Amino acid sequence: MLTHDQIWAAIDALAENNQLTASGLARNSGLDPTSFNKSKRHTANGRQRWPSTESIAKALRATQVTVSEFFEFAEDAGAPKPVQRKMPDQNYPMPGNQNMPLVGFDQAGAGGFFDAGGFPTAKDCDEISFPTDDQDKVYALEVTGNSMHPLYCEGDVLIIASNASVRKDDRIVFKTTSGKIMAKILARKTAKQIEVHSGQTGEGDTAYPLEEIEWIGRILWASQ
DNA sequence: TTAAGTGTGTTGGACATGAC
DNA sequence: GTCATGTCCAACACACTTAA
Repeated sequence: MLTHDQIWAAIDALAENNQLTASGLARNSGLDPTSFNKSKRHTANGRQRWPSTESIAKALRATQVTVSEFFEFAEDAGAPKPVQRKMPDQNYPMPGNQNMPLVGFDQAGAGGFFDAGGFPTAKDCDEISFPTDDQDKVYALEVTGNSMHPLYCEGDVLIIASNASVRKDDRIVFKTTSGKIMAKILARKTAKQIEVHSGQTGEGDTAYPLEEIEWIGRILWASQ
């Protein structure tokens, strides 16, 4: 799961890898030059301001960086990978906004809605636009109700990578064989079970046998 | 060498817009 | 109306170039 600092660090890294400042990246992306300025990352009263997915999408298009690479920037905040692409390259197709499935929570809990890898199979679900490439098995999950509380609330939209490997401290979404969908923080994964918690202090880990898990997806991004 | 001009980047406030 | 985010604007700092 990405934090406010990681997202902005990733944007800084994106700019740096293209020999740009935050202002230059915003301008090249077709945004106002001040959009990514440090002064716009918090409000006057200290509240965090987040870039919209649309702004990030424009920056990714401008720099020809995939969403996967962007998330790697975020996760490796402070130690960006040397990804530099000044000209379009057929080996690195320019990512555009792709329409990905937007799955409602009720749909997600229904049987037969996902393939074995945890990717939606239904063709009649809504879609959301997000920058990605063909290699990303990414979809959006809209939270309804309080089933994912306290991590997420009703109306939050989660971007899920269904084919991503998960590691300790990753925020994950998983479905049990009983049809229950949960968002948790991965505490431990063994050959037999996963141990998760919801981030609240004092709360112990809960273990789920792997045979009771249909699929696990890693939460890349949450619109909260 | 130095002052003036220019371009770029940053900051902070105000306002616009869309969603709720 | 409130909130979150984007845009506009003025002011300022800094680096670089150019001409005196």
